[in-house]
Amino acid sequence: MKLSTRGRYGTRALLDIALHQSERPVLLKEVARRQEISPLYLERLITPLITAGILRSTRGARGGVSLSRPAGEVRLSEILRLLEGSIEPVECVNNPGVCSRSGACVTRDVWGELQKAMDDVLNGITLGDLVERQRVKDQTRHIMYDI
Amino acid sequence: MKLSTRGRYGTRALLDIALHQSERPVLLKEVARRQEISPLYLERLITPLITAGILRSTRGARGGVSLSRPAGEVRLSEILRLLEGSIEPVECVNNPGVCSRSGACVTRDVWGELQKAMDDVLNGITLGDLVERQRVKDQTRHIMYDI
DNA sequence: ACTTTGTTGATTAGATTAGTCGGCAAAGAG
DNA sequence: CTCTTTGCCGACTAATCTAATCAACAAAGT
Repeated sequence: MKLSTRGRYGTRALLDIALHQSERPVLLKEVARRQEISPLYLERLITPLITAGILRSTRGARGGVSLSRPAGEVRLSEILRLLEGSIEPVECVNNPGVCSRSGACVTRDVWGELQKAMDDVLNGITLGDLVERQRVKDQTRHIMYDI
Repeated sequence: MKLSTRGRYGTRALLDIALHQSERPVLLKEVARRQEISPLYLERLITPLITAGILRSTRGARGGVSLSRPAGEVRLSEILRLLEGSIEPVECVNNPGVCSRSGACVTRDVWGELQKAMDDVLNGITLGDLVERQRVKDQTRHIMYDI
């Protein structure tokens, strides 16, 4: 029941890109450095996000990547689905055909409730929320250091 | 973000044992047959549950396993913790030391919320609840066939 | 004693994860 | 127009985890 590095790194990378948006695209190399992720591995992770249209990329000098939608319109559930494949705890919940017991199985019902609880959390948080939280957090920590 | 067969088979096996409780212990071989789990693999899965004291085992002829506590006192969260190791989506939530960013990281906060939502579901359901649900479900399905 | 049933440690095939590497493709800079 | 920058893509790999299997042993009834 663990998230892989794909989900963790990818989410952090997207947040980093959202935080550093400006007129110019953000360099993947810089994201990788700031987030301490291997640059080569980061390219890997970013690819499905570009294909899905969450990010837009520009090649060549002064290139990089940028969000193609407002951060407030990108849900965490969507990000994780792209990075991890799916967030279901078991396959039979969304695909009853994989197990002949599905109809009579109460453990399946429970995994369904578990998935719903997870979906509710992840649908309710957008990349924009993360950006805002990060700004608040950085400010609070800054004040703490001042005192 | 998937449960492994350990969590899935193990939960089903425990439910099966709870449903078939009587004066005599339940045979693992029978559990394995009913749940279509390899008998050899099932022994594997059952071991930590015995060590943790959820199940009691009796060896020899007429032996088997039985619940050592009332089913209503066994929470799903406990079962999964024993079978899967833990249900945390990332390690840093419960163990901030593994990452130097923990203090400043808002994605970590989100994974914490995700974990809480999962814990709430799994703490709120006991093996006794599963037994009851299964009985209701079987009855409903039986009536449906009658009509 | 004999049989049944659970216990344990070793072993294994296959899948998944977390990367790395090399070369290609586009696009701005000079 | 060609050079450099930056992303794109397919192949490859080491390490780890999963899902079993097997053989030998350990109790406990019959």
